[in-house]
Amino acid sequence: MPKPPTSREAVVPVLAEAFREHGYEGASMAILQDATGLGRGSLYHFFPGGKEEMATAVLADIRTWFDDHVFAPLRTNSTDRAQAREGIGSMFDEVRRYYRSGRRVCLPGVFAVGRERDRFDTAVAAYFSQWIDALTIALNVLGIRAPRQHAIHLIAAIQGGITLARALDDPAVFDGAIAAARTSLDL
Amino acid sequence: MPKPPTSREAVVPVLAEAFREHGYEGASMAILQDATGLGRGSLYHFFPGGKEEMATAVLADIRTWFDDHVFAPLRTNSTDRAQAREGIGSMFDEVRRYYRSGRRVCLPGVFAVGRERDRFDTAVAAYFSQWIDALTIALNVLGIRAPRQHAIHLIAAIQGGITLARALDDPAVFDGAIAAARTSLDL
DNA sequence: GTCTATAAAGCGATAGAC
DNA sequence: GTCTATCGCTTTATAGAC
Repeated sequence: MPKPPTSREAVVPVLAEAFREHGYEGASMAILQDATGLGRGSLYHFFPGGKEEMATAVLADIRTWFDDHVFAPLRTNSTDRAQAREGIGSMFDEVRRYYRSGRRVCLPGVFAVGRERDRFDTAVAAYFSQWIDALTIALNVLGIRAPRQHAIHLIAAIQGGITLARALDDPAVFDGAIAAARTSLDL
Repeated sequence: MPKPPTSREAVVPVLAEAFREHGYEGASMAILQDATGLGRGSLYHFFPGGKEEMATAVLADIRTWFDDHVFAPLRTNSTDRAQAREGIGSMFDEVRRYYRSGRRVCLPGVFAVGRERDRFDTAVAAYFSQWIDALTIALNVLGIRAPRQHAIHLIAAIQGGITLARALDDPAVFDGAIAAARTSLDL
């Protein structure tokens, strides 16, 4: 029983993990209460809009993290090939750690294939759009043909890698997908 | 108000579509009742085990369909390259139609990234295992190196293509993923 | 700011009439 | 085989004490 977090921003990552583990509908208030160590009253104090406001805050938090750790390093100077290579290599590293080799799901990805997409469509689309745009920049610097199409392909391989790794209960499937993507870019 | 289906086997595809649209938890008995046009009593008559038995029947039905239309054509004679090429080409065609360019989700895929995986793990794993095994056979006939790894990559690209097409609300993303996979195999 | 108690609605599942 | 009525439980959200 480590810590009852006392600020809204400290609660958000805990909520994020609960949503990843149980899904949006599956994460009941009782579960979120247990996960955060906060009572119902406290949760509604921080998030008057209830679960929907919590999920919105979680999606924003996720996007901020990816912006800092994944997207920003990809938006390289248009002449610096070494920087582009490093940005993409760093992306593979960060993504493998973040998704824990497929043991952890991508919340925007899960929302995209569920009913949650209707409610959180802009946040879900923005997450993947920013990722695609940033990766397209780096691939373009490397001189890859059809860089946007290639970026979509790489991100799809990552998302599908999560699905298959979980379906087969084999993290090596995710790691293999990352390794193959690296190899295809000579990284 | 077309038809209230009267046999268990006629109900299963309707249930499948309801589960795809609403998810396992989201598909309430009321929704399944409306979708099938059957009353609660009838549904429980056909599926005494309730929702869990319905989902099990749906997963079995999906697997049968893929076995007939996708997996079987991939399990080709070890010397017939033309047959292997046709099996893979047919897979891309059938998959694009079945998933409706990403407008329709893959239920085993959705279950794999959600809590449903715990309950339906064997059915989910079997679906993807059979797909991988069958595609590996065809790729091996074509002389592709590391055919199993390649099969996993292709299936992951399809699953990720669904996720991205839905996230961006753009079926062209899915079609592009299929086209790229075709091109990479000279099909 | 945090808690408990509770309201109001929806859930899956069952019973029993027909 | 199909229906309606209903049970018992869980859900989200709110109210009000502290």
